Amino acid sequence: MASIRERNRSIILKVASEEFAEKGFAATKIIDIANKAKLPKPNVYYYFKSKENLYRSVLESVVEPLLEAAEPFEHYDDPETALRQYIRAKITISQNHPDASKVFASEIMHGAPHLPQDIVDQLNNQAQECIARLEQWIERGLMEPVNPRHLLFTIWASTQTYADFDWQITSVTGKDKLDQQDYDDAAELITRLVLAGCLPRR
Amino acid sequence: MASIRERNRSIILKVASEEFAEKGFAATKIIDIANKAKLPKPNVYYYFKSKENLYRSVLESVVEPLLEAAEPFEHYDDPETALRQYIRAKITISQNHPDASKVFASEIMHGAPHLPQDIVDQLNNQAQECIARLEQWIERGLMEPVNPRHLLFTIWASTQTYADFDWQITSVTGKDKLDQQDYDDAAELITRLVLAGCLPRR
DNA sequence: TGATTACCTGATCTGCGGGTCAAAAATTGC
DNA sequence: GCAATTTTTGACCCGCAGATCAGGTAATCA
Repeated sequence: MASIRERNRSIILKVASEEFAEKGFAATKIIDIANKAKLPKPNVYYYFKSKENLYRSVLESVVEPLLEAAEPFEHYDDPETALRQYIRAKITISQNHPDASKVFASEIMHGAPHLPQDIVDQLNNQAQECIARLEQWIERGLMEPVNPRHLLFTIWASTQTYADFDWQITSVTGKDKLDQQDYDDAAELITRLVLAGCLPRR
Repeated sequence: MASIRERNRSIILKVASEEFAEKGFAATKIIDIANKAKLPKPNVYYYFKSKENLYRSVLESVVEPLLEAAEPFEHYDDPETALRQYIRAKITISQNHPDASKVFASEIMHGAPHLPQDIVDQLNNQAQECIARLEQWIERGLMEPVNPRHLLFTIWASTQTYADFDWQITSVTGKDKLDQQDYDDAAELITRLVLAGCLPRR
């Protein structure tokens, strides 16, 4: 079996991301995380030196999938394919990592006070590359001349909303939980709007 | 001059919404609100019985503009005009009430634990009316058959993002603060995508 | 001008939650 | 099977922030 250390760390991380997602950093109590992980409180401090530290670890666990999602922009030299796949990837993150997504969103919303600078830089660089790519496609006439920054903001917002504001979503749809079909529908609508607004009229 | 009571309450409310927006409910300290309002801490408790109470008052102050924004759906029996104006109105809220918007977003993100039920009902009813209206337009062939719920989610998300995630926006654009042009550009892009994706092809 | 009410304020209480510690128990490596 | 290391644990400490209070001062009105 995996080492005790590894095992416990990952249990704590999982539980912590649920708690931080639900309550936010300040409102989350270490004792609740400990209880939910079926460990005594000092164990949490044994594996993660402080609340701050644990929180940062949770934050860091989101970054990888987030960076991966932008790969379509590098892999495809074609706006339709790239945008389709990008939107799909972002929706999938909301579906598969809702807690991480929420923690990240909450962090950004309050000015990213705990987000390490190198992560900030990585994300910013990636955004700039996406923007450059979009500008290039526009210049080559593969896309209509839309503002690439605002296009990105819209895609980010409309895909993340399915994780971050799930309460609102389920409240309006009347469902307890979204199913695969809902995520597919969401991806389809967002893709439709983006492509209709961005691709050159045939 | 307005009564002392009125004046102080409104100062506290303003400062409180700034603080709650910046830090979130749990991380906000009454003493900070008091200092920023240049009042001793007990005064805050004199006008608002508790932190909870003050926070709810802030929340309630957001609801009115939010409900107003949906008026275009009642006033215009034409999807293009209604959607144009709705998107414009939502962007204007992000521009003019960023703090209120953030507080509200944060509340929703964490499952609306402090939001009074009657407000929840009001907002839900309104959403259902918008959806009904969209469905009706689709039936009458004024709009393409898009999923009205997901359309709303996308509009909400992409307009609110300019208030809720302003840190990210300014970080990517490199600006300290968005100007009128930026909000206009945002409204234009979102409108473009929505209309291109929803209106029947001519 | 005196009484009543509204408002202000320094000092204080209290509980809660982050963080620690020392010692026990379990695991590991030789 | 024994020493070294890792992990577990209950008890404890401490500071902070929400909340209160009692006594003061200022406004209001007769």
